[in-house]
Amino acid sequence: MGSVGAPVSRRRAGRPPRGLLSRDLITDAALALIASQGYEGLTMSALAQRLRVAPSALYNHAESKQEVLRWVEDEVMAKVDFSAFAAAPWDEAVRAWAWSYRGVFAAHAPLISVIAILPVTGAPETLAMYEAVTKGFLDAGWPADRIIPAIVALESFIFGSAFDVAAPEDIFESGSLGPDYPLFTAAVRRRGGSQADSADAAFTIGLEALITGLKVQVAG
Amino acid sequence: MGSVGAPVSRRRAGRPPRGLLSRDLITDAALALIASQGYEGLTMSALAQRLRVAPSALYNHAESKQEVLRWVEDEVMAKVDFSAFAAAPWDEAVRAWAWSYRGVFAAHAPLISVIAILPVTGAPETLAMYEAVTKGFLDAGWPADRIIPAIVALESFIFGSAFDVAAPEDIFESGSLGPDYPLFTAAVRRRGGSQADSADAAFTIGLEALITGLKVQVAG
DNA sequence: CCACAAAATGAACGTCATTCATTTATGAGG
DNA sequence: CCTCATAAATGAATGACGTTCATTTTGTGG
Repeated sequence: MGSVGAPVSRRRAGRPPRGLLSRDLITDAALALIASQGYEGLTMSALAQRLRVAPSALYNHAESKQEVLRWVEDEVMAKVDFSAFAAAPWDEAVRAWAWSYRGVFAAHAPLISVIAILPVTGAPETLAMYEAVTKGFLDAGWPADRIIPAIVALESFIFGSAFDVAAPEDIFESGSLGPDYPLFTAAVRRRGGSQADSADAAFTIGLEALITGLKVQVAG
Repeated sequence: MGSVGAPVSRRRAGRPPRGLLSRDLITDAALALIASQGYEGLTMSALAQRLRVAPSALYNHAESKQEVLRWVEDEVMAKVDFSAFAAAPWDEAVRAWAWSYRGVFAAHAPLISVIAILPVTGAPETLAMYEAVTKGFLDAGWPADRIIPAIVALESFIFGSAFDVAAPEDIFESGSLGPDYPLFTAAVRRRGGSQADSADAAFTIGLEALITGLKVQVAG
């Protein structure tokens, strides 16, 4: 009881017999930390603690926290399933890919604003996805010069929709101001179900509209 | 030359004869700071300095930096032009509103992830916009239960596209890995013009597709 | 075997948001 | 006119966080 706490068997300074850190170990620990504590919990100290290491040790392997985040992004991006582009028809493949994409980033919203403007240079997982998607568009008869803009448009919608998944239940409650905005308030009431249902409904509507509209454009 | 610097006529402690701060003064200073230094430049110290005040003085008026950010959001949201919904036909109004919306938030990307999940309660500017947009949809013959999901879908696309505006020129350069992803690399080359042009092209394609697709849905 | 690079510790630092004791002015009520 | 609670400022302090650096220890290539 009077214990000062288990001394945590502190390591003394100096290079350890076998390396304690690596890019993979750090990335895995970061993902585990994010899963349990969210992105606010991802601090260099917390990361070090989980790895049983002093914070400064991380800087022998990563340039900065930014770099750790880039590793995480790679890892996250690899979770997006684009396999449907290999076999399924275009619209079905777009649908499957978009749902997977949105699902992955709904759990990693803080990455969106970074990923959305991050060059793909040196991100093989991301490039592999784009290659497969491009091939799917080409196979469906899309003219080469329209493919990238169409992908960008779809991604924009997907990123925006991923935010929506995390929105609170009452995001559209106008509260005491309600009576001043009767049409909007009434429209909100017409939309039943949970927030998850609402987000799914909006995503379905938007995605199907995009698919339809893009088809029309490419046929025209 | 040997000057220690103009002593900046420091104010002595104690309540000043006339108030130096207010919600409006703080909000305006924050917007000016963002305009000149970007969002990284928006620190409580910088804000205080611009207002010729000690940082702690801000806390007599704002609960936290978060609250200052909420004031900024209100102000930014008010810049979105939704006037077309009062007169123009539905598709034209959606187009005008969406372009304005994207333009405003392209300059305030760091707000997007916050605004996207911020309840509208107590944000009159935002509510006024939703009311006008809802009315536009109703006047165009939209069924009440489909309006909110459609607006959410459009907003998701707009938010995602706003990020894209700030993306660097070389965002799709695959670099030395290029040969491994030939179809994608070729497609990227087909898309000429500046980044601004590319972002505009993708936004046009996506927005027109959404408008077309939504029209089809509501007609069906 | 030796010199040098790699990888750890622990003690700093600078920046930020935020809190608090203190000081001074305002304005409402007697 | 006085009083006193309250509003609004200063300036010092705090604690979190990312990051740097001197130091120590170990592994490794010549």
